[in-house]
Amino acid sequence: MRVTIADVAREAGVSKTTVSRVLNTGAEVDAVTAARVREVIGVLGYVPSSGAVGLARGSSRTIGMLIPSLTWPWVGEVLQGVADTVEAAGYGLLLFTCNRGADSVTHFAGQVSARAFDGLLVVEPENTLDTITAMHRRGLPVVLVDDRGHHPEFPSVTTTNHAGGSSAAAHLAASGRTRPLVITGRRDFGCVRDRLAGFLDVLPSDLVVEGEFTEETGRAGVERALDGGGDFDCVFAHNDLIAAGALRALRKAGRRVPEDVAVVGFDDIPMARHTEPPLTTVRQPMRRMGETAAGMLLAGLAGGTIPDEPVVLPTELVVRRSAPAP
Amino acid sequence: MRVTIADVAREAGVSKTTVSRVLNTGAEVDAVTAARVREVIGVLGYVPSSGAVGLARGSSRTIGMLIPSLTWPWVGEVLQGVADTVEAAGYGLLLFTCNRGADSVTHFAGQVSARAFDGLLVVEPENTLDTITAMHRRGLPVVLVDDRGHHPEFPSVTTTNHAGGSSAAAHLAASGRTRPLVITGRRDFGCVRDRLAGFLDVLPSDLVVEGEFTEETGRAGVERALDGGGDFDCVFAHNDLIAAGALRALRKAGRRVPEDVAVVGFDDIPMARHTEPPLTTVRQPMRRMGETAAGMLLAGLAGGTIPDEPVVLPTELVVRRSAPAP
DNA sequence: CTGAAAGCGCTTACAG
DNA sequence: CTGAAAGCGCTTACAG
Repeated sequence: MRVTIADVAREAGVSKTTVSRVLNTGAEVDAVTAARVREVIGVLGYVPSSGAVGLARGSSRTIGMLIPSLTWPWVGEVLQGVADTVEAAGYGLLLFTCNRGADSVTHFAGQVSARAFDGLLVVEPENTLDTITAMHRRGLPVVLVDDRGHHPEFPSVTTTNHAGGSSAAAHLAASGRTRPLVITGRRDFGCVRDRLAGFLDVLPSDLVVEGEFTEETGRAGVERALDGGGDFDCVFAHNDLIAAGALRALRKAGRRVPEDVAVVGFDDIPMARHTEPPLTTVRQPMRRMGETAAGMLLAGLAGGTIPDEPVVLPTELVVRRSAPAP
Repeated sequence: MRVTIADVAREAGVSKTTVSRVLNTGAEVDAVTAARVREVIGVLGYVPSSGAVGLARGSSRTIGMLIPSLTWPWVGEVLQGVADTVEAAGYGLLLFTCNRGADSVTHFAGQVSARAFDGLLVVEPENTLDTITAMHRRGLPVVLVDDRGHHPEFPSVTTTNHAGGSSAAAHLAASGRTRPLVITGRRDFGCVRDRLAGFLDVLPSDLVVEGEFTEETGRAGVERALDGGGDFDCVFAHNDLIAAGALRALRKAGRRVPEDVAVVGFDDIPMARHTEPPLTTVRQPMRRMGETAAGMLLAGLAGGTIPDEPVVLPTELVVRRSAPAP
């Protein structure tokens, strides 16, 4: 049988109120009494039922996290950062996906209405932004991880995409490259616009092609540029998957990397060190983004204020063989 | 203000009992009354509080999942399979890690005692096996994903590791390879012993080295074999990270893959298609493992019986350039 | 077919 | 410093 607060109270010869106080505030309880209660709690192995506590207190000590897909190459790091932070605060972490489309969203919305969690972390919302905005307006605390520049009305954490683009350009320029091919993700993402602007500020280019954040885009981008007689001595890919596709297409075309063409990616996903040659890339601190976002949300739940301005974490150029140091 | 079952009852002119019945069993309620109640529920946008339901019913409609680390390359797939299945059943998914060591385990154990979830999915428990065994004995339903051959006392889902090893050997043998170097993971993992036995059954070898499931092991394994004058024409790596390290070491030593040495890995993590050359590997159906384990647990919670024997999913050889078809 | 009442296991004014 | 009682929002015998 489950041991309840009533068992502890009886055993310790006090009221449930007193047990509860020892458990929570700790204040206003006689030291001796408190010690006895704690003793009994230990002996009985009593742990308060989270369901009951939640009901009585009106909060669940759980935060929700919504991630469109769990199989993106960098979600593991974000998730780990979030999990560590949430866990250290004694909170639970409830995970949601949009993988099953409308059904997923319905399920998710239901859990929100059911008050299954106190606050929400969202990674790159795309189709769900409206839903989430509505929830936020009804009072659900929300923090975004990488808003993709949609600049919605809630707090978020992003990275220095502009500076990241510039650092890629500066690195390439320093090693004497002058004619870049730039392959971007979808232009309606703020991060894409920022990375591009940052790059072009330092190293102008008239070879800019737009695509998706996929390997196929990288492959096609390079092939088309070569077919068009494109004259480029380096590639700035807007993420590492694009860069991997570019590497492949270059090898197939007989262009040596980095001798003929240097390549720089963005993200530093685990794969980046396994391409041939290993990828020079602009690293985004995914784990720290997760930690930071979770920390902000927890601070907000604890009654603190969450910063209105996006929190911006620094990117960092990681130099590997695809674009070596000058 | 939150709308409760009392609001619905009042508005519909019935008792809370009736509303509850409409919501749950649906039985024993007059069709007209039920329709009216449903109407009111819709208008008011009523959703039962999961906390209250859980308390009253003694279950949380949530399952827990414990993963030592979220950054392993294949956890994304497993997690996605679990999330989809759990979500489709209307359950919540509570995520736990052992990343913070003893603190994590304490936090986790607390949530178990607090009845925060009804059943538990565990991925490759290592240090926590004792804790989990104890919980299971106290009545917590548990299903393991990949028990690493520890053959504990609870249900689990694994893959055909033995057959997978054999398929790698058969493939290499068919393309005329006769002198394999085998680089394994830790021998105390059941999956390692199975993969090795399966391989050796088909293609004997006296060049077997043991290591960890890391790239470094692959690199060191190849280097040492070469230094020792080892005469091998193929490598069977016990996972893809080891294989990636082996590829690197081979390239550095000037051995061509696959001309001089063919390489086969295990797992088929996303990286496998990005190595140079892309990796031939024995694929484990990670997503299906997650789906299957979640399905078993949910079936158990629904009152069904969970199979005692491990559920074994088939591996599949994926042929890429590191070990092409004969 | 329907409802009053007890109960799930806590917390929190309120009173002393 | 301590406790009796109400309340959180549901479900579920029990009685009709």
